[in-house]
Amino acid sequence: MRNDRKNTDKFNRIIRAAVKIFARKGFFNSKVSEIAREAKVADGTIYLYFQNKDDILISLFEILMDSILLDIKEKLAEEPDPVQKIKLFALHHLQILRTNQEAAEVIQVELRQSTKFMKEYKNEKFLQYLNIISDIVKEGQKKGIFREDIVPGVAKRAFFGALDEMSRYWVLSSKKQYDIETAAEQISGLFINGMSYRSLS
Amino acid sequence: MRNDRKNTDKFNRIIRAAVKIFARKGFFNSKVSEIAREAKVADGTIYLYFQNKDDILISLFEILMDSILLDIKEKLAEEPDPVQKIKLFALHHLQILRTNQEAAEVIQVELRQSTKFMKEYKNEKFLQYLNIISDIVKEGQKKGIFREDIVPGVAKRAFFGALDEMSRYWVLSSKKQYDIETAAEQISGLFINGMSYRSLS
Amino acid sequence: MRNDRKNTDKFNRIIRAAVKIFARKGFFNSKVSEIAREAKVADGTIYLYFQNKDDILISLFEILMDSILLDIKEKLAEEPDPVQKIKLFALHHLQILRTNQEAAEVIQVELRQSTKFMKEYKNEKFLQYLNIISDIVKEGQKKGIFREDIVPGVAKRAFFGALDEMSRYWVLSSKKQYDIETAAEQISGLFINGMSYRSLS
Amino acid sequence: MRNDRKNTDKFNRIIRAAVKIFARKGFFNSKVSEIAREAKVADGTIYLYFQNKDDILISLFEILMDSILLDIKEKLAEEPDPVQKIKLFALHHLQILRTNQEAAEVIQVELRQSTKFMKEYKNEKFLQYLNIISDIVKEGQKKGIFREDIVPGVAKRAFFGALDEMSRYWVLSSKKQYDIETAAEQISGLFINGMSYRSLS
DNA sequence: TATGAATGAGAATTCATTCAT
DNA sequence: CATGAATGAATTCTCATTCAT
Repeated sequence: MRNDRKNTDKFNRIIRAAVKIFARKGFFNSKVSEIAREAKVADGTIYLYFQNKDDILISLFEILMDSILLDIKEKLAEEPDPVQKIKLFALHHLQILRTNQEAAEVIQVELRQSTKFMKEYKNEKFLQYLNIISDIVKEGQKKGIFREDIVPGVAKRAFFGALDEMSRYWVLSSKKQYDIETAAEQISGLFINGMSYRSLS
Repeated sequence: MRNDRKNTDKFNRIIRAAVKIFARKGFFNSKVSEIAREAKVADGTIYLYFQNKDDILISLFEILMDSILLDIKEKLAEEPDPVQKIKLFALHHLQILRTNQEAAEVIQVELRQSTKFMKEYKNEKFLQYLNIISDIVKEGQKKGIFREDIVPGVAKRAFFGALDEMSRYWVLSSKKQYDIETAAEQISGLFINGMSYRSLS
Repeated sequence: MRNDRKNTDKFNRIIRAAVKIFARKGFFNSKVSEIAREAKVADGTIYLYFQNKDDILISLFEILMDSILLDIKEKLAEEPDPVQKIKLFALHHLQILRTNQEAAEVIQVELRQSTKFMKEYKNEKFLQYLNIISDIVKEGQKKGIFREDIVPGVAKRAFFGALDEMSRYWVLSSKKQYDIETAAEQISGLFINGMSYRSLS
Repeated sequence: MRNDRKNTDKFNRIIRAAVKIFARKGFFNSKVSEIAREAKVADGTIYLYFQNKDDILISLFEILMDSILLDIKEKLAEEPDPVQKIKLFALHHLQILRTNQEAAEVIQVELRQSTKFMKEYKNEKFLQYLNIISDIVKEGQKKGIFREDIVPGVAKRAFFGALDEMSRYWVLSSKKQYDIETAAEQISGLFINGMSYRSLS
């Protein structure tokens, strides 16, 4: 269905343009014609590749998430220790900001924008991302590293939320007081410590 | 200028109506005339109390935050123990959802929706809220309960983010798997443990 | 519902403008903004009085038909003779062209334009108009003037169709070869003769 | 230029597709790409055979009318009696509905749709069709069967209009109360009687 | 102050037509 | 001849905001 697109180049140009425009002005304040101009295609061309403006945002999100998911899974595959995995996850999550600011901004700010997207759109990709965390937690519990009373379903959201709020801080603030590595260490440290049987002091 | 408002009643009705409508449909999908209808005032009346649609959202946010700030500060004042304070904060933050669903939704989902608000609007009230957390952390460090290597500026965002993500989960999902008390305990437990010198096991 | 329109003046101006524009360019080739300009109102004002472009055409048709129905019924009420009634009907039908060219054109040409209108829109007013004819036919039959084997339901359409086609001729052709009175006499003569037991020779 | 069309097959497929689509959705609501799809040709191919969308409608009309004209002339050629000719014409006109519903619908509803077509496009074929009727009338008058005071130019339109309105009834209404033969008899009876010196009783 | 009818700029989307392949 | 991806002008309708009453 989406594979038989003749011109992947134009599709990609539109996606890239949309990421840029959405990141800069927000979804509602972005005009389809701006995206078209940025992508150097005609307005109508957008509608050959996307059903409507909403569909651009959703497609874009899924593509970005796919890439992020692939990446993080690959990185984690090489690491057997749940504690190290938590550290890796935190670092990787925050590093996306550095490598792909605009994409991070769109995911960060825009996908939350509307009840429409979050309530109606079954966010499968995001759940997959969250479940990577809960899988690590469960693995750590099985190995006797993380406490049994930790509820993985709560921990995954808490950990993601902590990282995500940090991302927001970077995206929104002009002067960053902490570097990404410090923040990643702090947050993963907090959670590892918080979930472990004994303080790592 | 905002203090000499003759008719506080109408102002409040508009605010309450806006909270309801924004929570239900999101900021961009809400119409000024809908808010007017819900508030039982004429469309034009809204512009006697607010500069424009954006101003409604900002005013509403400030009023809600004022009330939340006042409330949480009062609650925490009676509690000397930083550990208990963290627990109290978490519980109180999540309980807002129960007592004032709509307000929570608006703050949760809508204020983040637009780069416009978060980038251009210097969010003083939100910072005050965050700083309550860092103050507790610092207090705990001074009392030798929380580890010195914890960076309060990171911890405050991590803690808020964790709670906030949990809120989002409640706002957006229909079936809630964990009750508020459990979530509050889990999250405050994680952070207290994570910030303490020794595990509370 | 439609009676509580505050400003009947604007409503009428829009209707009059629409009649003019639709008659001149046809429904599909008429732009809402042209109607607005002609009515000297803003584009948006149209949508305070009509749901959409289709609604303008339908409203306009119903208003015109109401006026035509009222008029013809009044005229026929004074006349007891079915034969004279047929003559009156024909003359009156064609005279509308002279007194209200544009209205006649819209009814003539535009209302037939689209399957949409004719198939989906239950054309009650038009049926009332047609039934005036069949009522005359039935009355004539009861009085022994018109032949019993005439099917009123067919005759009404035949008579209307004959008049209508003549109208079309006037609306569309630039040079009119017959005057309205002649055409009315010819057509009513044909039908009266055709429906009578003996030729009026 | 139109005679040297290499591929008559494609031309015909497009015409047939257009008849189908126009009949179903009306001219303005039909998309060129729909016609192309129905005809199993590429969108661009249509423009190798037709100048534009309007040209499809006009060509289609002329082709249908040519066929109808040929047919009716052939049928009438064998019949010397003007009275029988009128009967034949009525029957044949209405029978087209049965043999070629869609074509009839397009001619019926669509050709009237736009002032553009009816005013600007000199409708030669249609006039030929009408003149078949007036020729019969004149012939009848010469033979002393039809009254001298009948104006053939009015009678032709009246007769056509009567038949045409009956067609519209069939095309638009779902439940048909009269069969085609009855209607043809009624209408031709009306006119023959109406035009004759003495009632046929 | 309060009203709500009126405004008109603005935006998403459509679709006839073209033209490089 | 045939294709169908690309174009971009054109159009309906929305809705924040104003202002005469």
